[in-house]
Amino acid sequence: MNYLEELNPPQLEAVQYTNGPVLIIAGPGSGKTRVLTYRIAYLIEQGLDPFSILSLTFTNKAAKEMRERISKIVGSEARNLFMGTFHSVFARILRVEAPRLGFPSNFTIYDTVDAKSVIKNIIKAQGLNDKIYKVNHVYNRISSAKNALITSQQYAQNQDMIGEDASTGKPKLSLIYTLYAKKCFENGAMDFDDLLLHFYRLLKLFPDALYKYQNRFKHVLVDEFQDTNTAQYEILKLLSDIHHQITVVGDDAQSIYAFRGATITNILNFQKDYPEMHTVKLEQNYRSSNNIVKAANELIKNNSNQFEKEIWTSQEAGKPIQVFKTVSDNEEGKKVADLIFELKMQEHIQNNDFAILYRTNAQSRAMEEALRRRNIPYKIYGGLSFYQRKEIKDLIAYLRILVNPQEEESLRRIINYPKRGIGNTTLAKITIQASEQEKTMWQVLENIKELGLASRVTTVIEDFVTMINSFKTMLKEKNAYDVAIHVAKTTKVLSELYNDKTVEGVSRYENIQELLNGIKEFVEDDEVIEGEEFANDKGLGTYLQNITLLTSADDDKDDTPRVQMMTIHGSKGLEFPVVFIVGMEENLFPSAMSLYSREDLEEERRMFYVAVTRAEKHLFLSFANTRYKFGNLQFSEPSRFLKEIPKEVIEYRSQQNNIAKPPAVNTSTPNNIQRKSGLNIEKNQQKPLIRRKQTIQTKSVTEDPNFVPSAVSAIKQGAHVQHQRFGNGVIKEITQQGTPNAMAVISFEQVGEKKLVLKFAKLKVL
DNA sequence: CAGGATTCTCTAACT
DNA sequence: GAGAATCCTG
Repeated sequence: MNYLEELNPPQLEAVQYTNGPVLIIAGPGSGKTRVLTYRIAYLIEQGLDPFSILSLTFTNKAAKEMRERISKIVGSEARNLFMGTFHSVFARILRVEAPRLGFPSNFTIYDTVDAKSVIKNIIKAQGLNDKIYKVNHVYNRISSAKNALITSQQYAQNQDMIGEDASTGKPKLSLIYTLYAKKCFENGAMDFDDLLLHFYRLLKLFPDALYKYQNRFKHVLVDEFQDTNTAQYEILKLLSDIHHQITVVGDDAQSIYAFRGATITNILNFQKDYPEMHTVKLEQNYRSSNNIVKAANELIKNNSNQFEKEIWTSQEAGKPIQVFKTVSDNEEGKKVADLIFELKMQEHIQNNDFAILYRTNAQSRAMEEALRRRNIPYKIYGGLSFYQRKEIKDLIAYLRILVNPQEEESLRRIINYPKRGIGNTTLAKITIQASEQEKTMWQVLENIKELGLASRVTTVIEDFVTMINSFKTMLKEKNAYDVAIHVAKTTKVLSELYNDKTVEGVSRYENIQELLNGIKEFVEDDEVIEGEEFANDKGLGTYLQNITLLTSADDDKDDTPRVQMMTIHGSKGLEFPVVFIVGMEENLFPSAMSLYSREDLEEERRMFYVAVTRAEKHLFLSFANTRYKFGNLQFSEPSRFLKEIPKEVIEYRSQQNNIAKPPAVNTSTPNNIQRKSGLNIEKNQQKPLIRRKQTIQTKSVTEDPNFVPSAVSAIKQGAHVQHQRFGNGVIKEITQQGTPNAMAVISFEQVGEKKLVLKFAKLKVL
């Protein structure tokens, strides 16, 4: 228990208090993650079964890291903890429970793009004016209703909502919501908000389900509580209603997701809903220099709504916060790259110790080009994610309809991709038939002869149906990877991209290969958690649900140190020795859209607070006089936030004060082409530089091309076997021998005992 | 019906 | 500046 000695008194209290609900108000850098980690470890040491601990984090990566840290204290038991984001945890449970609500357990999860596409079709089908019913607006309206736990039926009865829609000239919104919910239900699909809403409905409609999860989760812990919305909070309340052991950790000053329905009132409500709750404040900052802490404290004072709290540090003042101005966004990029170059030389700081933070993703571009010219490796988090690329969505669409044939959105996507001569006219006829006969689109396709189309088209569709059916058959016998690669080949998706020798085509081909590798890795991640109802299911359905819920921080397996670039939202919870906050301009940060209300402006300021407090040693703030916005050059003024930082901690770098420029390299790179390609080849790099997040490095897959696993039947108790990743071991025991689910307990020399499913484990008998 | 050219629209953050 | 929608032609 010596880990407890590392804690200061409030931290220790936060870890050890077990007499009911706890609210931990944790300032930036106050050791919040450490407290949560140790608290869970402590609970386990006190005898609490890890299976009965539910811990909700903001990213899956955070969950994974916490799990690893906990296992260092309590051992492998930690893998039994139920941990993850709200969305992924509820999705996992809904895989088991969704049939009660009329959804297939292999329900599809729609990302924002999918959801908007469905809405767009509804607006079109209803003959509504899409200038008035704009997809984005409709989506946001429906989303916020769901986040407030208002179902479409309730919406239709809600005079406030109806009134608002009437006054904005959109009386049909309620209808669109109803039709959208209906469509999702028919498609066997849930969007992000549905994962919360339907889980809540499950608990409300089925008392036995509520009872089951209330009993199971004896302790519930929530990180980043300030960013939870109403739906999430109501679910938390239900889940912890029996044991009242709920721990929430948050900081009202760091609430930056109000736009998504998060509400600080959850913190206030927590105090009301749990009058017996205990509050702990963590105010000592271990992360940043005193100048940075001072700046953060001062600027946040400009917000009227906040809890009493003052962050302090025992660290010395440190470097002043440096502010500089440039003439354009491109110059800003250059200056940042120069400074990084300089600091690397002078202070021997690693690439990955630098972070560039910005308000909007679009700003990454100027930074990117400048870093590339300097040959500084970088990595961009967020932005257009790998799984949102067209070629990826296309292949995934095929996989989705195999798992969930009801699903229409994906079917529309691939029915004519690659081109097979099924155009809009045909599609329209199919759609009409489906709605008239109240069938799914797929059912219409299966009986396409009835529709009396031209014989050529009928044949094409019949072939398509036959092909999809053959994939489904295969799915019953083969693993997800084998099926995926078969689909990619048979549909000609792979060869079509392979034959496209343009830069974009090559990149798309590589992306598909990456996706296939990712599936392979998923399939081969073969560890089994025993006695777990929600155990690792290697099915394609699980895979598809998982990837939709990945957060931008989740695929970070990088080996080369890179400068990290991300939005301020994406930087939440992270820390870096050197931080650049770029684009400190009016109408950008604070955003032009936030200038009309006090609440929005205060959220922008909290965002600035978050950004500033990411920095440990150096903080740079920059703004540009001109900047390209939507392709036009715009003039900008310095951000009002700059004035809110105390002068004594600031140092202005004038433009004359420029550092001597090291010679630029590699300027001949054709940037415009590389941007589109997705891969940036850097001369000094061994590996290609990765843009966005398209590369998921797959270590295990290519380890030894000559490795040939033995047949499952050859694996017997007592056999000495070799595993690609775990090394050599001995079979201790085999369960369910002879069945496809046969598992073996194997004692490995290096990694200890593991339980693996034989058909996936790829073991070689020695 | 496919594919290319042109016009239009939208530009905040994220699961 | 990019992606979607629309129009036009083969």
